[in-house]
Amino acid sequence: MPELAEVEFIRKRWNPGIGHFVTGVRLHPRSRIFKTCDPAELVRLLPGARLDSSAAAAKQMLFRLTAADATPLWLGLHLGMTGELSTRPAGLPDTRAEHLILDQTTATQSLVFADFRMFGRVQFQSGPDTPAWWSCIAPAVTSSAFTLSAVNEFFQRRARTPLKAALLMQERFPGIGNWMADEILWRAALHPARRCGDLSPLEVKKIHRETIWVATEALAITGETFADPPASWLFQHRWKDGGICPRTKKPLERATIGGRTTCWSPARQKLA
DNA sequence: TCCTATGTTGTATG
DNA sequence: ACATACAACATAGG
Repeated sequence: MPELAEVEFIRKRWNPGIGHFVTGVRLHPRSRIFKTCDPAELVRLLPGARLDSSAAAAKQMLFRLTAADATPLWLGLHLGMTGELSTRPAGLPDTRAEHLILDQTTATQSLVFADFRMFGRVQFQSGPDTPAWWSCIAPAVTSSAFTLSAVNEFFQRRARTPLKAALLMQERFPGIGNWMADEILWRAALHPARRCGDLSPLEVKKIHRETIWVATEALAITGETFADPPASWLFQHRWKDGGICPRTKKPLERATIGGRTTCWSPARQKLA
């Protein structure tokens, strides 16, 4: 289920491990999860390392560790569609969907990364330099680098792309996923199939403003407590058959747009 | 049996 | 080279 705010919350599930040392690593090296790293490196370098801190950016998480010989270690996790982090008492056997387990004897606990669909990813790098897979993430939509002109430029270049598909592009809307994209378009009162190049300057401004608003609120609610947003959000209505728009009180519609199931309020979001 | 799923990416086409 | 569209990935649940 992870988009921006869920990732921020799930990242903190490993907080109990911060300051503690890794005593053992268990993983399933043949899993697709490890396609973009070398599982042998994890096994070689993580034991003896101390977990120092973590951070989230877009839909990715970074765990910073220091190896026994003081080498900085960078562990990156992407939750894909069904990834989860948890902690549990150390020494318990792993199950099939658990791909990476860091045992921490000091804290008598294990840090677990599970993902049954295996769309998630593990990245790993050692040394002082920030890994490219972390530094290349686009600046957050809640940062000052997410400017109106950047969105304008992006929409010009993607002139024929439906708005819904554009909002899912991580290079410009990092951390936005399917439900946040629908929420943004609903608040901006723009039909998800509108083409990026056809928007008026005011309409682009609405997208820009609502993107920042939805991300900020979602981080404050879901990112802090894992609670769902309130009933005044489209979020609460978009999956239900026969869902009603909380603003117009008229029926919501669902269709595949930009390759993803999309929900919108026809009374509020018009094509023309 | 068939369809869906809060994600990304490789590949084909224009 | 660049933009666009979509199948493919793997598994569970309705």
